[in-house]
Amino acid sequence: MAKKHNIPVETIKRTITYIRYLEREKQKGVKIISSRDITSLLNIPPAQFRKDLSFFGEFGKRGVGYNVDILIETLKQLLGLDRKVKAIVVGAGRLGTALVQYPGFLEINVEIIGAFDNDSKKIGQSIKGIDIYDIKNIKKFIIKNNVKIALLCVPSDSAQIVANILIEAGIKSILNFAPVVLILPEGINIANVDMASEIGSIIYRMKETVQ
Amino acid sequence: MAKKHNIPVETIKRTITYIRYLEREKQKGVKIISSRDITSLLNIPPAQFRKDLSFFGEFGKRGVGYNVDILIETLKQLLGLDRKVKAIVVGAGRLGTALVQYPGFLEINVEIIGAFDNDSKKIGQSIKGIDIYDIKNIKKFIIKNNVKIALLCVPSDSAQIVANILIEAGIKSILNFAPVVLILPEGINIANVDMASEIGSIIYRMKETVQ
DNA sequence: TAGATTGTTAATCGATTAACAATC
DNA sequence: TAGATTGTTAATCGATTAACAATC
Repeated sequence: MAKKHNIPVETIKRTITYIRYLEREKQKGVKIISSRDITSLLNIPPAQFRKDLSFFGEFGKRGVGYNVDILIETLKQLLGLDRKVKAIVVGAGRLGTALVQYPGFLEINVEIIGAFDNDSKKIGQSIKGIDIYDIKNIKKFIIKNNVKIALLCVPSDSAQIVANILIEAGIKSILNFAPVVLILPEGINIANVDMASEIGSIIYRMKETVQ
Repeated sequence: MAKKHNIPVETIKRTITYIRYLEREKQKGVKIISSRDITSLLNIPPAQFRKDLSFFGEFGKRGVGYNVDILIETLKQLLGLDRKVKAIVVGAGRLGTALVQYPGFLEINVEIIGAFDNDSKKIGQSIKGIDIYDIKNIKKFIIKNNVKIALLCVPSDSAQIVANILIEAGIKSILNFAPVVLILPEGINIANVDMASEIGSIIYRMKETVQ
C-alpha cells in the first residue's frame, strides 16, 4: 500500500544513495537485484532497505527481487528527481565556484544556472559557462527563471542577511554552507552542510579510539 | 559526575556549534550565559543543551548559568580541539583547493598542511601557501608530519582506491566528499559529506510542502 | 530568603533491526 | 513443489523532550 508523508529525512537521503548505486549496477548490466545484494554494497542491513522502500510503496517481487530499471525510475519520480531542477549559487568564492561544477549535482538532475556575488571583480566573469551576476539583480533572475533553490556560500557574517534577501526574492530552499544557524520563516526548507563540525566529530572519535 | 564514551554523534556535532556560538558571545563581552539564552540563538530546546553537556560533566552554576570562558575552554579540551590538528587534502580539484582555505576549519583549530594530486600540471603549484604534492610521496609526508586526517576530494571512480592508499600510508580518519560508500577496515573513522543527497532531500521536502 | 537555573530522571517519540508470514 | 525474497509487524534501541528536585 502506497503511503506518504512523515518519511524520515534519513530514509530520503538513503534513497538517493540507492538511486546512485542502482544506476551503477544498471551500467554493469544488472537487471534484477535483491535487497541483500544492494545493501552489501552500502554496508547497511537489508531490512533497512526494504523498510525504507515501504514508505513509498511496494516495488519488488517476492522470491525474486527488484527490477533495476523500474526501481530507478520510480524512486526518482517519487523524490522529484526525474526532471531537471534549477539552482543558483550565492557567493562566488572558492567554495561557491567549486559547487558550480560539482558533478554530483548533475547525477541527480540538479543544474546550477547562475552564480551571484557583490564583488565587482567577480561580477561578469564565468565558470564553465555559468555567469557570475550582481546580487542586486537576483530577484529579477529568480522570478524570470523560476528558481526555488539556492546554495549559500557567503562568509558567516553575511549569511543571515543574504538568506533574508534570497527569501525576499522568492527562494524556497537553502543549502547552507556557512557555519551559522539561520533563522528562517515557516515554510522555507533548509539543510546545512557543516564541514567543520563533521571534521570536529572525527577528531573526537579519533581521540576516543586511540586512547 | 563526568561520564565518558557512548556520546551520541549528534551531541558531538552540536557541541561544536555550541563552541562556535560561545566564542561569538565571548567576542561581544558576554561572561555568563544560560541554557535558555544560548539555545535561543540555535533554535533548539534548552533541555537539549543541558542534556548534551551532561554527557561530558557538570559545568554550570544553578540559578546562575555558565561561565562562557571556562565553558569554551573545557569543551574544546574535551573534544580535542584545544590544540592544532593537522590534516591534508587529497585531490586538488576545485573542491579540494576550496577546502585548503576554508575558514571554518581554522575556527576549530584544524590546519591543512598540504594537498596531494596525481596530475603533473597541479603538482608543484600552491594555494595560499599550501603546496600541492605528488600523491606518490604521500606516505613519507604522512609519517614525517604525523598526519592522521585526510579530506578526500577525488572523483567517485577513484575514491575507494585512494582511500586504500591513505590507510596504507597511516591515515586514521577520512572526511569523504565523494558520493560513494567507502569500505574501510575496523578502527578507521569516516564521515561523509554528501552534498547531492542533502540537496536531494531538500527537493523532496519542497515537493511535499508545495503540493 | 525567594527566584532562577542547573543537572538528571522519567516519559515520549522515532528510528533501526529482527523475525516471519505472504507469495513469487 | 521447494527455495528464495519480499513487505510488514513487533521488538529493540537510542535520542529528544518534559518535568522537577537540587542548589546557587
